[in-house]
Amino acid sequence: MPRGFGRGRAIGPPWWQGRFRGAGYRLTVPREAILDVLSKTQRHLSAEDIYLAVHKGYPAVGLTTVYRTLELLAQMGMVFKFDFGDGRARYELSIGPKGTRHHHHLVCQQCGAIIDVDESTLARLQDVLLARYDFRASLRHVAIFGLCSNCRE
Amino acid sequence: MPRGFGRGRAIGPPWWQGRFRGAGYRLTVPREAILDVLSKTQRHLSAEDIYLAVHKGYPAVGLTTVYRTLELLAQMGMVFKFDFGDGRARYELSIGPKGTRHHHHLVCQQCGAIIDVDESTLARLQDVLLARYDFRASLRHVAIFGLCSNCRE
DNA sequence: CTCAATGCAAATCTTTTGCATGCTA
DNA sequence: TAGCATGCAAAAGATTTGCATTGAG
Repeated sequence: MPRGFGRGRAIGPPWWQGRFRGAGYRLTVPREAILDVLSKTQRHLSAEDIYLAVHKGYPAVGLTTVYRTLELLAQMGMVFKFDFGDGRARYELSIGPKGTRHHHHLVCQQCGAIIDVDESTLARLQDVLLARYDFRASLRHVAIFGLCSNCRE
Repeated sequence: MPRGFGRGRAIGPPWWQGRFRGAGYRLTVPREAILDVLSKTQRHLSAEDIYLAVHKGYPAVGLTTVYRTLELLAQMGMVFKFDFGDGRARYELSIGPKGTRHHHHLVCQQCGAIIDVDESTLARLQDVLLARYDFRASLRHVAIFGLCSNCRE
């Protein structure tokens, strides 16, 4: 099981333990393994990606549990679930010891590259949508499709 | 089969016949029925929605043909395929006798309402993404999630 | 000790594909 | 008539569910 996170904390419970105990959920081996995988990547993993990664260390963990855990984590607000239009959902840790991450993505329709977009880039859009359409955009699940610079050559 | 479109043209071939003949595709009963359904709604229909609507007038048309026709129409640029994150694709006619339509949508995560967004609202965003990320956003398949005014009360 | 959590298998749901037949051009 | 288009059935792929068992608190 993962212990510590970042440079200055070699020993101690992972940062997510409190979130589980506080909410009344049980901290189990599969759940810790899944959180461990998510916390160690910058990529946008599918349920099967996570299953395969977890499976290496814990072959007993099944795909069903991965799906159920991801649903729980999404409900707890600890992961974001994205749909990049390729028929499978992608998951990304939304919070960590260092705070919240970026939440917008540019998806290249040619090569499938995914570019993370800074929060501030879409901040103005949010205001426009609220003023013009009375719609409060969450802007946490924005995926914009197009062509990246490589594929435009 | 549908004949005419709009006020001033009671008789004459539907506006899409030329697009089919010109491209070398055959104009069949199922294809006309599907286009007829799409041209008569303002809603965002799923493949099954279209299948059910077509099925009323032409019970022999199968769901497979609906999917294949929609794929062809999307490839021809006559329909846009949207993913609103509910596990099924939605389709909308992209062109008509009156020209192109809007292509952006606000999806309410509470009630599922879909609000059409004017093209110009996102035009500026396109420039920003190109300048800052060297990414050419198509902005034809943008779905932004959030809460509509009703569900915020 | 209790009941939430798990694993397995089977079910679901949407979309795709194989193949023989039908129908447009 | 030729070959694209179709319908049916089955396949495929992602996700969910039923149920008996396990293990965290």
